[in-house]
Amino acid sequence: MRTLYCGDVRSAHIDQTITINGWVHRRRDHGGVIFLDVRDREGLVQVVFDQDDPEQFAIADRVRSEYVIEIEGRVRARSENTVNKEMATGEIEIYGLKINVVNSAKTPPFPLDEYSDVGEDVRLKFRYMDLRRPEMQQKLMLRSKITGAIRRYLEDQGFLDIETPILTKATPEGARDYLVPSRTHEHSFFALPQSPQLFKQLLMVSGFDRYYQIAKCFRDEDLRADRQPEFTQIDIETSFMNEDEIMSITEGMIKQLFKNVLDVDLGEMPHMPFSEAIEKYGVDKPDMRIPLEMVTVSDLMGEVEFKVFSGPAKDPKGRVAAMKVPSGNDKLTRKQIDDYTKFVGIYGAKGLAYIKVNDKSNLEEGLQSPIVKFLPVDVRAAILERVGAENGDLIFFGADKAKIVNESLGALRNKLGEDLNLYTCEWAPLWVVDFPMFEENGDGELTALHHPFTAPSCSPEELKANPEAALSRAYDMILNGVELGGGSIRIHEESMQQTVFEVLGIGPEEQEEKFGFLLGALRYGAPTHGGLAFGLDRLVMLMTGAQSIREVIAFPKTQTAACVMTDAPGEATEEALKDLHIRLRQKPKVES
RNA sequence: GGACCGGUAGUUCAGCUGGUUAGAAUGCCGGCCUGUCACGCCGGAGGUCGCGGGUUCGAGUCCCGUCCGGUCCGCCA
Repeated sequence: MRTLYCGDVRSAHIDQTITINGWVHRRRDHGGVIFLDVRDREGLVQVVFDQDDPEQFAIADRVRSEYVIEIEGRVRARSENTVNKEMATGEIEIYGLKINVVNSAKTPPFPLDEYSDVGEDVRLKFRYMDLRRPEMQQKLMLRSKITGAIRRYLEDQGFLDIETPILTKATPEGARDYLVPSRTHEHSFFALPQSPQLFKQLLMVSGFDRYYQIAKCFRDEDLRADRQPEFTQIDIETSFMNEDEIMSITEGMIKQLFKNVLDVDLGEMPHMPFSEAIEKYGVDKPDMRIPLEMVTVSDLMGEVEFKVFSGPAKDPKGRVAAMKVPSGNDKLTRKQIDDYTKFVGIYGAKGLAYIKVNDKSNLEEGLQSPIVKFLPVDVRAAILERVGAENGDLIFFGADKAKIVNESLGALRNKLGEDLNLYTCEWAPLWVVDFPMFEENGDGELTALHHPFTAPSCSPEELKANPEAALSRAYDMILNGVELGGGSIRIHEESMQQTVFEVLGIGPEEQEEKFGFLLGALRYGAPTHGGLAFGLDRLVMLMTGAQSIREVIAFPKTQTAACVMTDAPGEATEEALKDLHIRLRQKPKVES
């Protein structure tokens, strides 16, 4: 007699005698009968004890919620007396013959039913109980299925899983590092990897031309619903492949994954240049489920007597853009528009102008708007034509520095999509390509848009001459407005790498100190190479429909990067600090 | 670093412009019920209103500070 999971019981034969192990989800008594809903990760099954065997009944009578039990019983058809079949725990039940209490349990700190709403702080404090809930079991099981499918795909394609160090060197590029003090090297620190980026490039130099790793990465930055300080990447690197080949092989991976795990056909993934994404959607990760587009109207506004519009229109770094919400006239109340005005304020927009198109044939009276009086009739006509307005539409305007217009209207676009449920499909993947190499950080300095190892699509000479105009050989896979993964063809020649460092203001000495090992490796015959990394947590979040990355991580951190269950991070003892040659600048306040 | 929301029974929440002994549901404990399944009925226990200070005759409620949880901006691929 083998032990069955609760889920397996559904496929058992009537009258079969079986043993199941699990937790008592709920106990119900009715006179001389005890009903136990027994749960394990495969499901829930109801076990019945009556007084035929007083000894076993007495044991069953001791059982409470969340006790761990082992039950031997006979499978039989569920009684006809079931009142509410929708809610019932299955079509068959186990007639309990023998029960063994494996362990007792305290009453759970919160209900484990899937329909109970429990605060996240309590769930995280008792995460081991939270994870017992069927919903969480499902999510982590799906996560395992996903990593399994990805591993199989990549192994089939000849990729090798190679581990890279967790204790490594700080590369002060990008995010803040998590530092680990070295005991054996006084005054020195390891850094936890922000990604295995440099190691995987070195593996290409070594000749492992198809590498992958499901790798933990660490970044000491503030958290968000989709950002944790430690997270997992599906890290991929190949040699001798160009960007199309890499996109093709990884696109195949994601498509097959969705097909196998969710039975979803993602279809062809269109390619969109970065510049088009910014122009039309304001962001480099457009949610293509939403049928709203931004349209530039700067050229129409240069001469209007409304400084809010004419100023940005004439500013080379400014932009005036319009975004039409079809039938928005009825869908949006005055209060909602006010709320959206507040919303775009978060992104630095000073206001949110709009025009309600009541009657487009009447440009004098048919447009309802606080700003329309500033716009000459021919400008009104040109705007309506450019956005293709129909009666009943509502047009939003953004006018400011291009960055602010793009970010605020881009965010508004996503919010409108959600609030008005404008989605035209369930899944909308795409590749964003042709990124700029660099962006200005505000202080007039250039920083790498991806990272400084990304290859430009021009020569070193052209790069040096006009770095702002240079495009990179980078690509991002976007799904439903979420950046699922990003990668690039890397620089494989030392001279090009040095040129990029130069443009970034990293001098020869600093180059040697921080990236000497990389430059050294490039001197020994680096193949052309490139790759990509997917955010596994975000992928699982999308595939499970979770609202936060924490829902698909077994033991996540809170927004202050702490763990309420283990109470990490904690203080270190004096001895430990002494070993590490560390003296605290200020003693933590002692609470009594 | 900043903006906003929340913190009241184990849990989810209500508690109005400050007013007597802080409520409900659920869970828990006890009793009843021979087929329940969000069972039902009767009874009971359960509270430092996050913490500290202030205003007031009086604070869960108002003010200041602080801690914790969350969403977002900055930051971060």
